[in-house]
Amino acid sequence: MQDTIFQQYIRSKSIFKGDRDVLRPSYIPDELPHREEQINQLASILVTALEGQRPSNVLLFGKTGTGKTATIKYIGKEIKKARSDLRNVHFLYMNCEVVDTQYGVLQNIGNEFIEDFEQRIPFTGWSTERVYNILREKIDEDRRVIVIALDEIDKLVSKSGDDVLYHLCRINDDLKNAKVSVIGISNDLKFTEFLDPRVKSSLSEEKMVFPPYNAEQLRDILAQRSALVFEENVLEPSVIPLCAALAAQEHGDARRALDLLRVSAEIAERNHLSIVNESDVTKAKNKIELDCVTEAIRTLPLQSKMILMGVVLSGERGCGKLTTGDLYETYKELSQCTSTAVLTQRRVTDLVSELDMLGLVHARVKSFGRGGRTKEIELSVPQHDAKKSLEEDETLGQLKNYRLRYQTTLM
DNA sequence: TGTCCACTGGAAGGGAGGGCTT
DNA sequence: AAGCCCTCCCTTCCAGTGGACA
Repeated sequence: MQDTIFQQYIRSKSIFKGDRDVLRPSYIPDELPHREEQINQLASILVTALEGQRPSNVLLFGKTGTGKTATIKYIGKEIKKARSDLRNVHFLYMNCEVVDTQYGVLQNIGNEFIEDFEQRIPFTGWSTERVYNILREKIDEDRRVIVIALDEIDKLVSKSGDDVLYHLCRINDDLKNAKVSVIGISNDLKFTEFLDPRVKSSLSEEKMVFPPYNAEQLRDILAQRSALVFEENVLEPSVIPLCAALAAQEHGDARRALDLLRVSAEIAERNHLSIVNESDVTKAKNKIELDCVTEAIRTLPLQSKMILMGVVLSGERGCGKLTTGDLYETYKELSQCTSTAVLTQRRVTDLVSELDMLGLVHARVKSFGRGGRTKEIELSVPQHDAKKSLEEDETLGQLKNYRLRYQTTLM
């Protein structure tokens, strides 16, 4: 073989024997350990669909990484398998974090049943009513049962209200041939409080809660996947228990456990090691945490970056916490310096709340008596890392070595 | 107990940008 | 071309608020 720059990375003995995507949360294995009960319960509800009847609507609750999405996709796979020799059942999965408008949801469902590309519903332009009518017509063309799984349904409701759920819940009244049932998936137990009572009762005909995995269960999950993907004896015996324990601390998040294991192995591989050990797991943990932060910052819109830069630069000066008023002054200074448009303070408070939700800053409302009531804002990620990511932006790069003129009042 | 500060955060609406229909 | 519709980002307006202080 010729000498290439890749030569040093091509190892004689690999840690991985199979497709490493097996360790990604999106991979659906043939068996889901410790979710048999939930699968059986869902299957018993949905079996009516295979008999041509409408199954009850179901709401699934559980924190991130508790296997809700995996379970529902697993069920979807099983329905597709059963479909070939049973009745006409359609299973649709949609993530409402991606499709988060009522128009988008109806358009996606509708297009699933329109084969002719010319006739497809455009992603904008039509009235919602028209999309709904076309969708209803199309799905009613055949005798069939349609199961629609809406993942992260709380995101849809908080962003666009419950109109689309209202439409979907009462669509069966308008159908002659087809029947529709909805499975809502949420990690927020309280989201039904914001629903119209009719939607709430219709949607929660059945409810299921997915408990977090404990460390022991996470170990089983990791062991199952690693058997598929790793060569024998490449993991030190303590690696899987450590990944499981770390993830169990974070509300039993299987997604986190899998990421930890995959990144640990990749780190070991990159260092030309043939065995993954505990220190690789520790490195993986730090890397994942840092990647989350840099990725979140990199994808922020410019104005949010500018505001975050204001927090970072104020922090650099030694003012750990600052008020909305102070941050706004700093932000205005930075905007003028980079010649970008200045938003109103009202808009800036909203963007600060968004940064807070992303976990990049910590903001809490505090009253200073006669000094007024305001938010106290501080950075909640490492200053150095945040600044480095922000300076990668073309506009904010101009602020390298910039020193603030504005003096904050809160120290 | 009432006042007052510096905001908070809800509501309404403008307008740009995407697209369809007539 | 004009008239719609939808979403997104933003502004304007304003009632409401927690707590120090007189």
